[in-house]
Amino acid sequence: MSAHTTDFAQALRDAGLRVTPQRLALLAILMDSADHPNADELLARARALDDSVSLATVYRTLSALEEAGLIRKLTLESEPSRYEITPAAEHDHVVDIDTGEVIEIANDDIARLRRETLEQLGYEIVSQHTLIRARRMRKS
Amino acid sequence: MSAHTTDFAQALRDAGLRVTPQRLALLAILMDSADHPNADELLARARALDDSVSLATVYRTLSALEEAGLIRKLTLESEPSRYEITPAAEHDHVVDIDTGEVIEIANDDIARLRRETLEQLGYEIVSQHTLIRARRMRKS
DNA sequence: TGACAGATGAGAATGCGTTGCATTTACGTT
DNA sequence: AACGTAAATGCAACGCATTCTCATCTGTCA
Repeated sequence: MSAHTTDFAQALRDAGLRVTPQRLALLAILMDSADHPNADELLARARALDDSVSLATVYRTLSALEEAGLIRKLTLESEPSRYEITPAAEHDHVVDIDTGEVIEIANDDIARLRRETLEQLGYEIVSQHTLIRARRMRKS
Repeated sequence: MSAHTTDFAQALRDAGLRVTPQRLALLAILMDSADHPNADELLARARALDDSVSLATVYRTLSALEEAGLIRKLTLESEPSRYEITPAAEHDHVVDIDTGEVIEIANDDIARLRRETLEQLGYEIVSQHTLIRARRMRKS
């Protein structure tokens, strides 16, 4: 969309990271992945662009990008973590327990509410994430 | 408190599970653990009661108890899962990122709100859990 | 261009959790 | 009270996601 969202090289420099083809590839892949790929899937997709990428680098890059706040890691139950570009709008995730599909649901007010609650308890929220496991209902 | 909450043997039978000393030990330990122990900690505590308990049995028992709805598993980021007796009241968890301490925060209205939202999307919630990572603020 | 810290690839290592298998045990039935 | 059987257990081996080691390579900056 707007220019700043796609200038990966600059985003990396801003985060104090070197600009390498592997990192550019992973950022580009994450940027136009509507799903939430895991490390294996990212490796496969990255190798289509640059066939020398290793799994270790995928993990190292994901950690660095997460630390820089560029991406978000989703820790799931009983399956490898998934990753997404840090979303503009707060949202949580619903895992369809039958298909494994992950969908997003917006969540601003809840997130804000919780931030206020925690503040009164003397805590500053670093991250919050709701994981919902659900199954599709059939029409009643 | 009331009788039914401590009749572990009956709870196991109701769940279609055999009553074994290992399972009784684990249930008893979980019942009066104010913290949220992980598998290793449970093993250590269980061995104080019955020194023959094995780690495999801890995991197998935890799975069975979770399946039966007697306990809840907390999947955390970058550390072993923790477990708690299924709480009477819905609550989420705050992990203090400096101390590792886990505290609980009530959550009824948010949980209900989310249940309604998901229902409109055609989903029936099986479980929902919010994990908050936070740090203690010092007085400003 | 040269120097060098940071990044990478390959594979070994780690750690949480699971599984196969032989043995034991809970528990309904004689 | 002893029996039979499926379920449960302990132990060790295993599986899998993630991290680490280390030798080599490469961005970046002077």
